[in-house]
Amino acid sequence: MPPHQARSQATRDAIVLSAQQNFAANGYDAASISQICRHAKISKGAFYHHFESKQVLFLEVLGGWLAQLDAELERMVSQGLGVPETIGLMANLLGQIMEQGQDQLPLILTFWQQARKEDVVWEEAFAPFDRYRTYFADMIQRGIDEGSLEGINPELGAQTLISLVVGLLLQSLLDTESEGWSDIATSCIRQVVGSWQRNNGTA
Amino acid sequence: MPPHQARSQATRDAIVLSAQQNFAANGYDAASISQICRHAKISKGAFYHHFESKQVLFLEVLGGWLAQLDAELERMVSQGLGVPETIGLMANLLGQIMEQGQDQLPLILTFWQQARKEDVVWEEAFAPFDRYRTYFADMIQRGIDEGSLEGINPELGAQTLISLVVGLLLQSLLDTESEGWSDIATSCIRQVVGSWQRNNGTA
DNA sequence: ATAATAATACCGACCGGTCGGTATTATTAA
DNA sequence: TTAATAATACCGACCGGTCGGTATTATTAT
Repeated sequence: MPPHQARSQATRDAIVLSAQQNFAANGYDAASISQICRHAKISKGAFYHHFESKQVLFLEVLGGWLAQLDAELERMVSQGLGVPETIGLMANLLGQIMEQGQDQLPLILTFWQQARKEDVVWEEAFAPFDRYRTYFADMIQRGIDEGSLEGINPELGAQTLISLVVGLLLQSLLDTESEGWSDIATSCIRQVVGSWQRNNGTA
Repeated sequence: MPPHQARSQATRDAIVLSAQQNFAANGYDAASISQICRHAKISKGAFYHHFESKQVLFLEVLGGWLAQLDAELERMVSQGLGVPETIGLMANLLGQIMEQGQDQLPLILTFWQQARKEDVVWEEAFAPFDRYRTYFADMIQRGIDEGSLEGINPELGAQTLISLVVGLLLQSLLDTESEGWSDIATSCIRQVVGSWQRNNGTA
């Protein structure tokens, strides 16, 4: 990579980083390009040299976040554990996201709100749900095949899991003070998945 | 504010109605007072005669929505049915809200986003969660006492239920096209509650 | 009943300020 | 030198909110 591109890349990264924080903190509308530039210590001209519009910047920030999430999920499924254990790992990941995510998390709220207004955003916002739905449905089906799960319709289970995660996420990012959400989330998920397991342990 | 004038009340109502739609469609920031006034066919002066600020208007719109929800929930619990059946009724209510709520529903997204910025909104936004948590926990405890539920910690179950509802709501309002969310929601909730029931029917 | 008065409801031009975006100029790297 | 990159100055549009003034309605005095 030629060095003159390295400098440009650094500026770009600074913009994206600043934008992440600003979008997360203020939402799409209230986030201002001027503020983002000021915080990134670059000028407005530099910004519009790298990004053609506010919306394009938003999409880039968003895409980065989703890609990172996908990568982490894939890393877990590739460990070759049993299905309930894999879901347990993912519940832990959710907990981590909740704990460290006061900066990143609110972004998804902005994301969802913006998805209702802009078609381009909507497609990026909706695709993950569809993908994760079949993703978890397949996983549950695999659990049934391998004998660790029973008595649950895969599609229904996947939908339940996703809804649960979304609901927990939203509450945690709304409850800016309490920090117990990590444990709450894992408990809820474990309980639901537990009711699908063969040895359905009733206390 | 003396309600001596019926005309005044009509204007007020028109403002609130217009505001509901505008806030739901555009979010808090992008919703504009001028637009709300135009759609309500009144002047900006008239608006500021009735409401002292944009935020106060928002809180009023919001309060109305929450009050309505509370009323409907209370109506169901007062029918004296068993706990699983009552929760089933509430699942149906959720379905109704999803179906008719393309206008009203997005308001709660705006609500939640705004709650992260304004303390006054936050208090109104967070209170319902706390209230419903104890509300459903008590209900589940009642179910255990009356023998229709077992093997579930009331607090955990309440948290699960609420998270599920929130997650389902959010997905349905994101998925502006599909209309199957009503059935999906009731299925998910029934399945989860079913796993708490005594005759835990495994297919 | 009705004229005079007071109170309320409403209007729309206008304010300072901020926005996203652009055109122009300056700086840097090759 | 020259092309890429960054900084500055600026544009028009729109924002929430204010304000002086005007209809409209209610109250009072006669």
